Parts: sequence; C-alpha cells; structure tokens
Amino acid sequence: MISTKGRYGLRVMIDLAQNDNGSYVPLKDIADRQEISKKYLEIIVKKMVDGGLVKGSSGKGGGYKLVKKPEKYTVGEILTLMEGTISSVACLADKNYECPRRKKCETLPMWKEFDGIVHDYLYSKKLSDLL
Amino acid sequence: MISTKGRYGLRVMIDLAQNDNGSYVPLKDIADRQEISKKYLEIIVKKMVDGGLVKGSSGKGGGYKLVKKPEKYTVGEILTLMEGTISSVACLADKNYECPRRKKCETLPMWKEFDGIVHDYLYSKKLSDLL
DNA sequence: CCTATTTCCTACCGTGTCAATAGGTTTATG
DNA sequence: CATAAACCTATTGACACGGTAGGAAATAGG
Repeated sequence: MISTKGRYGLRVMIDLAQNDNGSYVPLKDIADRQEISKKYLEIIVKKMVDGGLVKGSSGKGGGYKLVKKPEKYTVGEILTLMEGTISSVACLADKNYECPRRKKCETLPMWKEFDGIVHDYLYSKKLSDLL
Repeated sequence: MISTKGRYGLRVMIDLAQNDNGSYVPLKDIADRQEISKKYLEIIVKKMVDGGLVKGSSGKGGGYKLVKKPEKYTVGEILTLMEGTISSVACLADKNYECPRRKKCETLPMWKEFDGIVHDYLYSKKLSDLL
C-alpha cells in the first residue's frame, strides 16, 4: 500500500510541473492548492530534495522547482524514492537478501512475475502523463 | 507490501493442496514443512477458517483441509482475505469512501488503472498454478 | 473412561512506521 | 533590516507487524 509520502509526493511533483514559470514555487502555495498541511509537506519535499528530484532555494522568493522536464520523470522513480521500495514482498525488496528457502519456494516465481508487472507499469508512466 | 499474513497464508494453502489425501492435515506438519512457527500459523489459519477458505477439525486426527479444489481458488481471494484489502492506495481500498478531491485529483485515474492491473493479475492466478 | 492429540481462544509484548504537529534557525531578497 | 522562505530537530498518539505464552475445548483410539 502506497503511503501518503508517495501519494503526496507525486501530487507535489505534478503541482510543480503545472506551476512552473521558471522561478521557484513556494511550498505554501502548493500546500494551499493541494489542501495538505504545509508542515507535513516539508518532510515530504525534503526527501525529494535529498533524492535529487527537485531543487530548493531558501529566503524570500525561494521555493522549489523541478530539476528536469516532466517527461523525464517516471512515476516509478518518484514512488521508489518516497516509499523506500516498490516491491510487493520483503524477499524482493532488498536486492542483497537471499532467502534460505528460495530454491524450494513455490511462491517466489509468482512474486517475481508480479513485481515485474508492477515495475513495468510504474516506470513506463511519466510525470507528464499526469498533467 | 504484502505482509507475512498474506505470504504465509498462501504457502499454507499450497501445502494443504500438496498434502491433501482426503483427511485433515495437522498444523504441526505444515509448520515443520514450511519452517514457520506453529504458534504464529495458528493466527493465520484461524483467519482462513473464519473466511471460509479452509475447514478445521479439532481433536486427534484433526487438522485442516481445503473446502474446494485448488483450481477454484484465486491468489487474489486468498490475499484479500489475509490482508484486508489489495488496493494500492487508501482512496480505493474502502469502496464507500468518497474523496472530496476526486473530481480534480490528477492521480486518481492512474491509481485506478494500476489497481485494475494488479487485480487482474492476482485474480487470474489460481492456487493450482502454484503447485 | 482415559489419554493423547489437535484446534480454538484470550491475552500480551516490543518494535517500528504512519501521519502529523511544534517551534525554532538559517538563508536570501528587496 | 524586515520579511519570507527553506531547513532542522524533536515529539506525539495511534496502530500494525510479527510474534510468544498459556490454557480450554473437542475428538479419536485404546
């Protein structure tokens, strides 16, 4: 289940794309438009800055802006950053984890196939598709 | 993310299908084969009994058995019972919930499409496909 | 009838995440 | 130098996760 971090994060990205006039968009405006507490959005946008999805600027006239064109972002990369992983099962979330039952596990192949379908959908969907 | 309830539950169903000789399969045997604590499995199988997926019988010679043929179960129905919902976002998990932003929400159509794909995959997958 | 085996039931527990809120500090602009 | 904005740290209450523990009830075989 995608949490508010992922869902709100995606909406912030859309908002930034829709209101991009070259300068920075203040978080207060985004919070008002999206009807989400600005305080809570700070946490979310912080992750996006740290993850390199957006750029922030302090001080008067500051705010946030996208670092690349909307068609260059995939929904998958945004959700992966916000959620930590997008995998549907723990056995596949950590790439280094080797389940001792992986040889005989009857469900693993299905989870892998399922994860593949989810991955394909989310990484083929572009931010620009949502505007 | 599918929790252990869903994952273990699915494995129990597979185990029951594989070891079905007409009589009841004791939980102790399932726990041994699946390398999962029997105590914890009790919680999981209880849900499956309440949900009508399996039938339980107390006393000596008791245990659990499937109530229908493996090809009549879908992975989707098993996971939905164990997880409560299979929806990827809260806005779609509760059928009665009406989001005040649903008219203008730019992400809702995508979530609906995504949920549809997930649903189609999981409900087309049969328990018998995993044996 | 008795005993072993099995499900069934209730309660508890530590840890972590979720969804926020609060209050202050730093940075930049005009 | 005032204002507006991001940035930083801490805290909170509720709840789910992943179990563990101990016993009560049911049932079959000897």
